Amino acid sequence: MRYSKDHKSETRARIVENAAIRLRELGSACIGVADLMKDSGLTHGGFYAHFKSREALIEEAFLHAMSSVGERWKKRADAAQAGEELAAIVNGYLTVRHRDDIGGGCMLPALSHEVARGSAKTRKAFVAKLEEAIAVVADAQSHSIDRAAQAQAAATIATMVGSLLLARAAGKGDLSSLILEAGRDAALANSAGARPARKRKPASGN
Amino acid sequence: MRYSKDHKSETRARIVENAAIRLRELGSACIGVADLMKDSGLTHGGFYAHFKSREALIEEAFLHAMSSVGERWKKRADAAQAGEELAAIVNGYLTVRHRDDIGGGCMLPALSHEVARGSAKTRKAFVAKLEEAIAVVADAQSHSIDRAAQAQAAATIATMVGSLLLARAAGKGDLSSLILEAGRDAALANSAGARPARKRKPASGN
DNA sequence: TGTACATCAGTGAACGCGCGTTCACTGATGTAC
DNA sequence: TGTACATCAGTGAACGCGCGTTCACTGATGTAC
Repeated sequence: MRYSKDHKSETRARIVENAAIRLRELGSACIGVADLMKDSGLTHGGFYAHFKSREALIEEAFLHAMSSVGERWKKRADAAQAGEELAAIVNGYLTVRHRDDIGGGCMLPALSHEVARGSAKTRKAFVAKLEEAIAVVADAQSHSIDRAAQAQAAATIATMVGSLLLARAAGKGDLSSLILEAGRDAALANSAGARPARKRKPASGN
Repeated sequence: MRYSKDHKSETRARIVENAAIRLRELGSACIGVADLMKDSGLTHGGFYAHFKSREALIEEAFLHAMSSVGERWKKRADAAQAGEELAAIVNGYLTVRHRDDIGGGCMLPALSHEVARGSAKTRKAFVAKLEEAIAVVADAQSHSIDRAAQAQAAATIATMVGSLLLARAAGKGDLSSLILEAGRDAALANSAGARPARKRKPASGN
């Protein structure tokens, strides 16, 4: 066996990447050391040459799985024609392909629920990534990143994430398609004009 | 020990209810027979007098956890003043209290991701409940349940679900509050007028 | 150039703990007579 | 009314499998001399 200079770090990166995919697909509770190593073309014993424990790997997989939400959107916006930046983001997001690719898709619908009850460290990283994404969408839809633009962007992202999540749970039938289409329309309707935010009092109960 | 006539069925219902709470909070992989029975005031051995297996309980817990999304919203809409039906649903949903009560809260942000990769039976039940909820919101916001009204309602629900999910992951700080507020505004803006749905072509990629 | 040795990524057997499942038993009640 | 017995929800010890973790070993490479 010939080992290149950074063979080990490549192996490690491969394990983390596979773990991130499983994490988005199945959640951290369904990541097993032996399965993961087999996916990566290795045997389970070698795992501890790379990670201190399963817990440590999972924390790292979370950080890896969260990378680049905003970046991906920014690339789409930059490649779009003037005035079509938001449409590029939204129409690239709410697709059948993305719906059917949980492991390789956006972390927001896949990880938010687990992050909500996770460690403070994980949540902090999540918040930073989400703020980045909000800034990208705010810029694309309002050419501004003040608080009102951020709020509007947050709502647009919520619509995108909620639509993708519900479309996935609905399967692959008519309802799923209806949700994707309605989500695209609603997310894009937000950009029509800089609508002033109306204040509303939340009611009690849930 | 005195057993009332339907003591056993009450015990069983209590176990299922506790399982449904844990299911929304932690997911099915984190439901342990011993923990669950302890929560229900029993010892683990008695479990199999009520359920065939852990799997069978989890399936039942899913069905129980999914009940009454639409019903809860319908009650709120019915209790609201004319013209305020949608506001009653949205403002009752996107609250700090609901954000902080995952176990007792709506199943949509909590279970959608797991349903997406779950059994056909579970998904079928989910779809039925989601269609109910869409009909309730469509009626509240458009006084109609035709396809356009359903699409608009689906988008409103997606915004509600996405906002709650992201607000939970964001913790309890400013960002979380911003998301809740922006979600309320956006979900209610949908009802302003019966806006005709615009067709858009989805792009490739995700 | 050749020999001996250090290095090190990866292997796979073994260990032990946790958890789902089983089962003989308990103790309280209702019922037959 | 009293005695013997069937019933049955729940108990807790025990079992066995899966999985995280450890560890002695392998086999290929680079290096010292």
